[in-house]
Amino acid sequence: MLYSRPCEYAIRTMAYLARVGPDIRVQVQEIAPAEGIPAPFLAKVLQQLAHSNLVNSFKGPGGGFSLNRPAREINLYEIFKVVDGVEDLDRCAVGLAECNDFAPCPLHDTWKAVRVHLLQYLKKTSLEEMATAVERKKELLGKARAQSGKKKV
Amino acid sequence: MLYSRPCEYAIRTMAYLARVGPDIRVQVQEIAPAEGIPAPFLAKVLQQLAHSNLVNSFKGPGGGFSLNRPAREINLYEIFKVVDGVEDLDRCAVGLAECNDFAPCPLHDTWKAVRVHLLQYLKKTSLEEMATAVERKKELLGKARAQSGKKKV
DNA sequence: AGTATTTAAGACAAAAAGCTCTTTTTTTCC
DNA sequence: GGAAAAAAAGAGCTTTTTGTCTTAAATACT
Repeated sequence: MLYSRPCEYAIRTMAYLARVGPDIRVQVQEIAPAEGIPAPFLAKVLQQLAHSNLVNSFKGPGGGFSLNRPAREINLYEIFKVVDGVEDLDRCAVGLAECNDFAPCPLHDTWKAVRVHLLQYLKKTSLEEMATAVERKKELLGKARAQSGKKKV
Repeated sequence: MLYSRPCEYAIRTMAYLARVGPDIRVQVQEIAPAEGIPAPFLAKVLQQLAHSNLVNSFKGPGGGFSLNRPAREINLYEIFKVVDGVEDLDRCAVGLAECNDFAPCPLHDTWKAVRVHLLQYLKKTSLEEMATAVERKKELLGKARAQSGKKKV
């Protein structure tokens, strides 16, 4: 996989927050079952996102989490960077310790192109896009299920 | 990371075999220290490669491993497929269970482009290229070290 | 045939990733 | 001020990945 489980959870959770709208507080207990993520683990992930100021957290009754900025202004790269860090992506494809832009291995450029492609994808995809993407997808799945239901009857 | 440790080891080891030349038998005890890979673990990886007919293995005195086909005809994708499998790459970027080409999420295509890019890179890069790449790189590093040595004196 | 050398196989161990549980702190509401 | 609700914090468990060790099998050489 390209990113870790906590990172996937983070992206999905923030897309969830984006869907419910700005400044709406959502609790772990709501997100976890909705997204099929273990609640205590999600709590940890959200803690991390709160520390990095990607989300706001509120304690006490009526508390929960909300996006810190408009979904349009948050891109996936930010989340990725916070949760997974970016070091792994910079490793040489051939496993040569001292491979960098100054002393590149001849494959460096090709490999780099792949990496850059991935990073560009993460950078240019906003949470807002992600949210609408998920929503449209869910509609599609709903229709598909309805169809197959009809067939059976 | 994009591929697992055993997979990285496999690629490096097969590049090593490519460098020593076809039909030359090399032992685990030579490759492991040269590449900085734990010998018993490398033995396992080589076993797997032998099972998949990517390398030949020979027991007994003078035994060892060699490439099964010319380095020019082996691409990195084959190794990747054998060691890591290809399923993980097919997971939806948004983590939606039922996302595929038939019922894609709207991000599917973008994400797919990244994946395709990676796979193309792996497919079009032959072991031979990899081997010469590593060789040139080592020369470069050697020169760099010589330079810094001079400076110190 | 016997011995040394090398891979094969499988059980075992350590480290990392993923996940859970318990206690504390903050906040709201009565 | 007290009780309830929520996140924060940190210890601890489980599974997966990575790595080790031991014994067996095959081969080559004398």
